[in-house]
Amino acid sequence: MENDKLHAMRHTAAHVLAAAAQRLYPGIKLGVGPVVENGFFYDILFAAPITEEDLEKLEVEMRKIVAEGHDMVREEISIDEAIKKFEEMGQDFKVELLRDLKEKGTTKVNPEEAQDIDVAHPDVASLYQTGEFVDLCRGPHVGNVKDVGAFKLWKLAGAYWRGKEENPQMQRIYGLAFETQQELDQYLTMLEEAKKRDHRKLGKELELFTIIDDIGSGLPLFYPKGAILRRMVESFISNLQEPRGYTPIWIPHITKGTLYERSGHLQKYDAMYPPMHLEGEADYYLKPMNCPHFMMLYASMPHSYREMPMRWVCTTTNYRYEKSGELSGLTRVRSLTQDDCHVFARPDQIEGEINLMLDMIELTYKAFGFNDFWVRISVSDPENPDKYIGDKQVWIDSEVSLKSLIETRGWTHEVGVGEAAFYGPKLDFMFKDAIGREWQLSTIQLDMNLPERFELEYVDSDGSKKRPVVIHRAILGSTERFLGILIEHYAGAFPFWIAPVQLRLATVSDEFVPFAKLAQEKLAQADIRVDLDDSNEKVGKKIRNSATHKIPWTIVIGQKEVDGGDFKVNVFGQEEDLVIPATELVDRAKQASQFPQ
RNA sequence: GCCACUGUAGCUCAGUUGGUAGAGCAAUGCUUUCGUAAAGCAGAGGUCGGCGGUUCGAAUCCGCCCAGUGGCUCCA
Repeated sequence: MENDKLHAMRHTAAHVLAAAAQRLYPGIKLGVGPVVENGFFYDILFAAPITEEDLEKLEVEMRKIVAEGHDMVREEISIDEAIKKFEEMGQDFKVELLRDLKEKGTTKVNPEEAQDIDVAHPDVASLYQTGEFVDLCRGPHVGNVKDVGAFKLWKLAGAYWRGKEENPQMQRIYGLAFETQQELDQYLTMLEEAKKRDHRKLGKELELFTIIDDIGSGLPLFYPKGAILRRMVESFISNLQEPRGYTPIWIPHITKGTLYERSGHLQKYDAMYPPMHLEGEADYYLKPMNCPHFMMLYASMPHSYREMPMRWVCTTTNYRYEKSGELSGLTRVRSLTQDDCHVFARPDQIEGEINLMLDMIELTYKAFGFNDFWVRISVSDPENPDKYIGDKQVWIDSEVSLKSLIETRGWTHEVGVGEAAFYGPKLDFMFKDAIGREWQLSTIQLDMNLPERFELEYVDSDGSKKRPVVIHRAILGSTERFLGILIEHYAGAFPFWIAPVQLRLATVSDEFVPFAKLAQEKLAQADIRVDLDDSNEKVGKKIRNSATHKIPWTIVIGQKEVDGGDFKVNVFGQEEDLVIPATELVDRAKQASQFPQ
């Protein structure tokens, strides 16, 4: 199997890295060194932190070890012997792993650690020897280090031991590894290409958004073109949901702390900005989420079973104090606008409501051409039933229907057992950005907690008071993050219907400006987003500029057009011109502007 | 927040071992009025991220801070 071979090569490369590190920096403490996508890493605690320059030295040493051509020798010893051996070597982290395996069994070991120890045989430890270097490792490896393949050390990062912030931070050395140098080079080229699509770069180049120091990290501001993009995606959502019985509401952005005492967020939620304190007044908080506001609005009036389901929506901005190192362009911000929706429903309506939401999500992804995503289905842990609140039958029914609804649509999905929140199961829709990081956009979550805390009720047909179920939902997730992903998806070359500038008119010379202005006016009156390049430049330059800005349609205006000839539309990314009779231009542009349905 | 790196004009980048800044593009003005991916000329534009220190002298060396990048952690 090809994949197994590559896996073994990468695993061996990690092993060689550790061997090289130990030669150059004796006394280091090794953590884990697993295979990951495109390569491997090794977590190492150095006496003094190494820097990127040291990576080169390490790589040289690695190549030396490869050239020495050691066999990868496997040895199996008892776990107690292994503990003793690694204690003698001063490899405290390895000892900890072995002890954990011995004492606590298999469940405490995460997948990365499991690459070092064989959880299927917890009484035996396997070791691999490369020359003078011995490492704890489950294997498999290639037979001889010479067959390690093409590798390159490329990133140095910090990583907490066993992923826990309170543990010491080690240095994680990432390496790329492929079977051949050619594949490695291809991958590096691909990375370079991907960087050109980065929304942070395109956001600046295409004048979409910016982040200003004096305003603050994670607080993006949008230029006119970016603001149009925001409006386009947000109005796409309102056009989708309002005809389907979703009703807009509106909520303020600040609130007294009593709201979050009641919701429980004040005690638990740690990304809340500190409150505004005014002498003689209650403290006010910026809202980091909308659910409590929705709940209070619902609770402020009596409701009947006849109203159910009530589908309330509000596109509104939240403020979260995300740690500085977690911020990133538009994909992780401190001011995030959610296309938030809360559906108040009877338990028997849950499946129908979720299905309706999935319909809208499907239409949205089709419209924007998103087909590369996966769905995470987070369900409860059957071994810990007491962790969860709410009606057991509602849990069981909704988890079954979530799974079958996603399977029916044929979407790639993973079921995360035990990943549900304590208040309900959920669906998250995951996307990758240009450099391969995963981000969540759409989400659907059942909530059996807030209705309880806010004592939500409706009057049932028999006159008794019942508690509704709440379904949270966002399709875009956040406008900012959605735009980040959207910009990268199209590499800034937006389709006609969302493009900030849809059509550019470029005059051949000054004498055609009056005619071009008339055409511009007509198009603008038909709601086409059109601009005019009447600058003192040659046509070639104007076409080039238009292409640089990735404007979908560019039309040169000269004598032929004034004389009533057809318009030749230079379409971005297309070799051939689109020829449109003068009388049809406005209609054709209007057609192209239609929201896809 | 933590680890490593980066920060020179609006953008992309030069700037040798410390001797107080330079190019291209963009923008502005003038010339040119031109038919599908870069016309010519001119002037302008910088507290070299900020503050402090070392030095006769700092973009360059040191410290602290700010911001960004890649990870880690976090994202009830």
